[in-house]
Amino acid sequence: MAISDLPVLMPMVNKLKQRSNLGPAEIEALLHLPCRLADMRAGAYLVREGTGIDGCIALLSGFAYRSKVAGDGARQILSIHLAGDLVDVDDSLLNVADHSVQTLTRAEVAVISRQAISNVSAAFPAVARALWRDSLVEGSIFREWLLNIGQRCARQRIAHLLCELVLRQEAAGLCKSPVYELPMTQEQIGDATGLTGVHVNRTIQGMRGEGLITTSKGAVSVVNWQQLQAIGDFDSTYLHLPASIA
Amino acid sequence: MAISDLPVLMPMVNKLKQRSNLGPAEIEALLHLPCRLADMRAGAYLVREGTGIDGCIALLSGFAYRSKVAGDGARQILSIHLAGDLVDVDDSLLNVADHSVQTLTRAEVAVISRQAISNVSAAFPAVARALWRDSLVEGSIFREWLLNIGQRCARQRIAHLLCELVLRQEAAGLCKSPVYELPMTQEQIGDATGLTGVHVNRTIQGMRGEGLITTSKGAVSVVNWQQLQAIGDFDSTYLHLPASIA
DNA sequence: CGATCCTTTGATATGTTTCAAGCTTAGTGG
DNA sequence: CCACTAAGCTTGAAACATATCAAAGGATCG
Repeated sequence: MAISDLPVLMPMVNKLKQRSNLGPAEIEALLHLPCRLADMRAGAYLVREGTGIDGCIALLSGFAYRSKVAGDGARQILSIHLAGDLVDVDDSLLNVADHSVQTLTRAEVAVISRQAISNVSAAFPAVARALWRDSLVEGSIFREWLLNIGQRCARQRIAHLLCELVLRQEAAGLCKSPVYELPMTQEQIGDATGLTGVHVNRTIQGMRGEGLITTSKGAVSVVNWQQLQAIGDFDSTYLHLPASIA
Repeated sequence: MAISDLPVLMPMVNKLKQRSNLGPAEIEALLHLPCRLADMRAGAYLVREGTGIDGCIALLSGFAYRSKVAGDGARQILSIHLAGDLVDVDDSLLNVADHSVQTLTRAEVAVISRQAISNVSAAFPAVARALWRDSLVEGSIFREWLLNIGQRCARQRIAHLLCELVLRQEAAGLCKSPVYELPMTQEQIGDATGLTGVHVNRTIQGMRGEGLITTSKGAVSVVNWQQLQAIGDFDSTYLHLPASIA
């Protein structure tokens, strides 16, 4: 952990640039945000539900997820995050996190204080707008997940999740055409889709059998993208990606 | 519909005051926001998915809900709104709504342009913060719904929804102790919880049978609040209500 | 007073969970 | 380098919660 002013926050800036116009001055300011860097092992907690919070977490490499647990211990994964994502644990309301954030893989993160974010936002309205948009997109994704989990069957839910992860990796420029990272156990895919690990297993086997996808340790490859989208009832609009990708 | 400067936006201001400090100047500014008033019949669309949007909608009286529909026509209700709520249909990103907003009852609404909101926010940072908080709470509610729908059984889901609606009405000062408005059909409760109307019916019958609640046209009365909370695995933290209520 | 919307009911079908065990694979220490 | 271990994947059988379909009963409102 150290204060750094190397362009270490580049992945974050690149992501923000996708959806908002940022001039050189704004980019400079973002890259120079004071932050605490950390290298986390897979499965580490970045934020633990019920615990105090530092501020924002920028994922610089690797994958992470947010989750919340029910009274009986059941866990719901709320969102998946990849390099460049700003995981805003913004309970500036309460100073206690209402959900956890954990890594899925080894990951480099930067912790940025809420104060520092405030400062750049005040100095550069375009930055404030970009962060605002980012949080709006998050909301849009939560809504689509609600639809996914509430109204679609297992096959559709899983296909939809895969489509989202594929497209977001594509947008972030993190992959080689048909092969994408999928650093989740089947149990975790179940937690993200409101299904059992066992049922995820059977469902994925079905999808493999039909020649839709292929899987290997920590990765999927998409054999039939059109059909995967159709099965997942997937319409990328909710991700608000640049037109070139969506 | 008319431009009005009566304190017609009071319900909205009251709600914002609950979670943020607003001085007299800020309150004045909010109350004088230019807006277009409308009186809507039950079931009317305030915003239709895929359609252009005006800006923010302040619900002044009555109930409304957001929803999104899947490819096969299944509908997911994403959130319920009551008097005072600011329903931000903020796809300022795309200029097309990614979900619909409809009234559940006859309702008075004020449509406020995004521009006007921007202006007060710029002039009064405390207003900007209050709106920001409001949207954070919305996000928190979406996450809790995800947990509810993804991980809890029918009984729990319905109990949880009832608890939320009760507590939010309580916070808004809209009810007489054990009786609360519930202007939703069982089908709509199903759409909000990812269940079938039929199953909602059977489940609610069970809850009535156990002396948990009582229902009548458009209303619930909570006979055993403690137990309803316990069954719904309900912890009000996610609503971020003032301590006096939660 | 009929029409419409909502609730209720019953019988049956289905998708998903649960439990329990065996199998693979990757990682670890001897 | 091999055996050992732990984690994750796969399998089967049975139980369960919820969905589906279809029809009847109540309420509410022109």
